[in-house]
Amino acid sequence: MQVGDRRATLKDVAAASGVSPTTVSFVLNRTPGQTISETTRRRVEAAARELDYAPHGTARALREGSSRIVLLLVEELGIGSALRSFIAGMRSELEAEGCALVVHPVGSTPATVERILAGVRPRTVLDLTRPYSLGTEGSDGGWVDGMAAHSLTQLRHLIQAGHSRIALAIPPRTRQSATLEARRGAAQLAAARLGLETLREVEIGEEPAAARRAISDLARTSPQVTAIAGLEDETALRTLAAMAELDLGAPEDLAVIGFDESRHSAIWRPTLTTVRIEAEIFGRRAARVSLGRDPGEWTIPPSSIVRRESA
Amino acid sequence: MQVGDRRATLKDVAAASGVSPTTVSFVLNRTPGQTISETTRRRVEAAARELDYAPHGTARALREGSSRIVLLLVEELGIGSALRSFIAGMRSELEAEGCALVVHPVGSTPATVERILAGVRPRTVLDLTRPYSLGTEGSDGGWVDGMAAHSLTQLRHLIQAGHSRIALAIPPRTRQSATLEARRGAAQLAAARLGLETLREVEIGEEPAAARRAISDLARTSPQVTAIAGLEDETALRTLAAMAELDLGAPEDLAVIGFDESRHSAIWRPTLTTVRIEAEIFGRRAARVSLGRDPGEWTIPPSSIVRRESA
DNA sequence: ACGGGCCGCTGTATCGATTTAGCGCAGGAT
DNA sequence: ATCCTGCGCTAAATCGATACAGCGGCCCGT
Repeated sequence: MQVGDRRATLKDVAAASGVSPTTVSFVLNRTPGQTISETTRRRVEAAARELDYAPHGTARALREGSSRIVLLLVEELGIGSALRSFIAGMRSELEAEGCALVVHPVGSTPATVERILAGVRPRTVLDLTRPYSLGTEGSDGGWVDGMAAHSLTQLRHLIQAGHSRIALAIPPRTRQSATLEARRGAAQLAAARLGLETLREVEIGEEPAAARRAISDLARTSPQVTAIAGLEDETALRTLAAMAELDLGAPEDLAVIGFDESRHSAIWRPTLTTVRIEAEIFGRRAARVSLGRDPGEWTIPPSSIVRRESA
Repeated sequence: MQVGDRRATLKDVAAASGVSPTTVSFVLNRTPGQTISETTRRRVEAAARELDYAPHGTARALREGSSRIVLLLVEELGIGSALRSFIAGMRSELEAEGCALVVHPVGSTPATVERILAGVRPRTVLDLTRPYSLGTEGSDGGWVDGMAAHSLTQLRHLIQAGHSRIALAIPPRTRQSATLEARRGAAQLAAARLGLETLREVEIGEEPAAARRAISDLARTSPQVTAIAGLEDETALRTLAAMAELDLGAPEDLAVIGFDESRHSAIWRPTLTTVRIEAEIFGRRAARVSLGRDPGEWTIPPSSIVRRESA
């Protein structure tokens, strides 16, 4: 299985099959423009299998100029479900192309990211935490824009439930990212398209007291607002928490809807109505884009309302 | 700043400072056992700065046998606060040693991890998701055992509040990991040390109905139980949710305490009393262990009760 | 006066894979 | 008979950094 105590190299496979390393490389990579006899090919493949040969990623990366790693930088995991499916899609597409996906959560430290880049030399980096810039556009396979498209789904549900004055609950400025910023814009765009006036934005931060104040301000200054759309589930849940402390019920006093179903949405009291997004296709697209392939058709992936108590 | 359109290499620095690449390497790495004249050293350093030279991680990794990356595999992020501080500690310690930390959340796919290992060739891999094995012991800088130690803090709080019959809420078997399994054992150990009988374990899964059943079973078959300790905040919150649906209040009917403060614990209704753990020192230790350094003194990091409504 | 050792530095091999140039041979075209 | 082409394969260079052996020159001890 192994040569000495180390992993088998190309050279070992070459020695075992009685050809040169070059030939082994040609065989295993199916290098186009190279003709290899059937018998040789089989001998090499057998030897590679026998020795359990796996290409040495680092050596390859040195030669090729970059590793076959794609680095995905995210803020955090465990929040929404869409990111999970995005990652799953991206991963499976990348693996089919011989690449691996590394997901790294960033605590907003550019210097640290630099270090990782220097050490890994990824083929591509997809940074979902960066402010939305022209450079990134499209390179995320539609993640940012695609997520935003589902604001329509979210608002439409509220409208169908009879609401026409709607506020938008947004996370604190400290958590800004490409995804959130674009989604905020998209929510306003969706509102306009649905004939609503500009949504009043309510910042719901980590601090319970501040959140409470934001909600009571809203109730006082805009009593005609009957529903709140959260930019993400987390924000919607904080909204519900603040409302509960103000003795406001959902949906009676204010309907609340989340976005991008989180694990807590089902067990909160009241349970949170939200939007579930299957982002796998965006993940696949992002993978193809990052490898320079044709992204294929633009499709908005299925999104659906998870109907619960709060709206 | 750059040579051509590519990043400067050692050779470029050598050419710019009129010495050999070997010398440049000696200077920049402060290779022990090599004497370099002060003037040469300065010339080389100046050239390196001038050209904005940064070592090529891949080339180095090829030569050294592994990259200067340490890979930390976790289940998910955004759950507890201890993991965050653990990562911060590990990161800063590693960076001081010229290494970078990559944190990758695993969706339980060993084949995918294999791909990453082949592509990155990390110096070390620290897998917190793996079942606790002898091989891992200690390599986590005390993470697993250290976390477990705080079960004492948790149970002691309940005892001080007058409880003596305590149940342990555990996550579903599907989420088992080194951390959770060790913590479960440690909770029982802590119970024994505090003179409690073996804690009855209640599995609180993702499914609300099942969780409800588990709680009502507990109430029916062990009415003497007056408090529940959660193996993690997530589990404790699910417990509170199930209790609320059964019209059981915390702490009146059953006191509930969490473990490893999560972001939701403060905004749940009722707010969750829990244990906050500063795991940064474990992160530092884990970093040192993974680089083969002396881990230093074993210290139990500070943990404290975050006293809220539920217990 | 001669051997040994240290200083300050260089040349070269090496890590493992890929790529380019090219070699010997067979078969077909001219 | 000669030239050309394509097949099947190999030798050597390359990617960038590091490790090891070693080279001249100088100083020191005996």
